[in-house]
Amino acid sequence: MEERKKKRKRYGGGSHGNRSSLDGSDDEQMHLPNPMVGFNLPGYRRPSVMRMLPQQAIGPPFFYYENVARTPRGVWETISRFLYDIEPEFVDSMHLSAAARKRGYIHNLPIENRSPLLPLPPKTIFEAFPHYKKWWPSWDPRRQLNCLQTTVASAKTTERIQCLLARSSNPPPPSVQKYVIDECRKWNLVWVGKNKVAPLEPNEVEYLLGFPRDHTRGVGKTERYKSLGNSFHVDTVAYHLSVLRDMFPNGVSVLSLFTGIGGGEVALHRLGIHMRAVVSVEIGEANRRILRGWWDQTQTGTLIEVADVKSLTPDIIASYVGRFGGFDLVIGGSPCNNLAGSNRHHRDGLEGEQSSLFYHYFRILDVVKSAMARM
DNA sequence: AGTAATATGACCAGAACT
DNA sequence: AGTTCTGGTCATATTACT
Repeated sequence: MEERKKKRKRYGGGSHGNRSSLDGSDDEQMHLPNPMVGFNLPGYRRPSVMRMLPQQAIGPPFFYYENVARTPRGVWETISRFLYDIEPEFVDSMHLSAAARKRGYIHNLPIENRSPLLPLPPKTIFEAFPHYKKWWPSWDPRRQLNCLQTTVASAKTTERIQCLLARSSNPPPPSVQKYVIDECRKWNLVWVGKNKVAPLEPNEVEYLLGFPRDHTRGVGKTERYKSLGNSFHVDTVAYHLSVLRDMFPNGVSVLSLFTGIGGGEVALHRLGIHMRAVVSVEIGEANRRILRGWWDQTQTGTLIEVADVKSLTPDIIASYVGRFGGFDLVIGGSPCNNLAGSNRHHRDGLEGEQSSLFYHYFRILDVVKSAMARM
């Protein structure tokens, strides 16, 4: 893998954001588009440029890779280099949802004739949760939520806010307003009573992310927040995957890596795309249970659950390829733990303990590719 | 013992200044 | 062109609690 030749490629052109480094190595900062709408989004059609995929990037299989947009420098360049030099598509789901979610996607799907899930999801807090209007103070200007993360504010935090507001004037002085709103932005708090803010409930997070109600029910609350925070935004992913519907009228077979709670599977289901078979790899036991529960309620195809990507040897992959006649889609988002900004401890980059599992995504995809080339 | 709540900055990129 | 300021982030280690 290390021998893969380094290519210098700057997407988006321009010298914006350049920073010369002291050691003489080149700046490799990926340009993030503004607005962050990828190649296109419903209601945000950019002048759609034809994209030419490198020859070796073209399927079968189709593949779809996801990770956080804001990584330490050079990470997306490396990911792109491994994934056949495809330009990442950066999308902030705030353009399709009431909550922000800045993510990069690398895939070899067509980008023409996409269609969104209908009805389009609410794009403001009040459209999503009308009852919060009642206690929303006029000095809180938020109309959308920030990124839904894996943990929520402690009761102490909301209590501090409540006490502070209780002994302030109405409206509170600017310094108090600023403190409260900063905390609300930081923790995604909503107004649920007089002077009272609270984190979103797990079922509200499910709704904002496009999952069916109670999708994650049955595991601990903390666990639900964690699994949901690590998940796809279903409507965004479904928009990208929608082009598969007409291409596979008889359904698809899917290799799903780092499945989590099954955001990709839910997206395909909501698109009306039948899944003949899904081989799912997910390390979390609770997540596997959640996916199995949903599958048994909604699906008729075959689900095979595997715990660890490391256990997928070339032989095993080849046997699945043979058994299911190849995979139509390889989908997954590899761990962001060591890339995400909120990690205070081990933001070690792509070589970090969990995030380096990306290389298994590439490895497995490449094995599937070559096995299918021999079919 | 296992589970849940709580406390805990750093880094990066843009905006808004000088 | 450089500086300061501001906002925002698929989290982890420790402590408290069953």
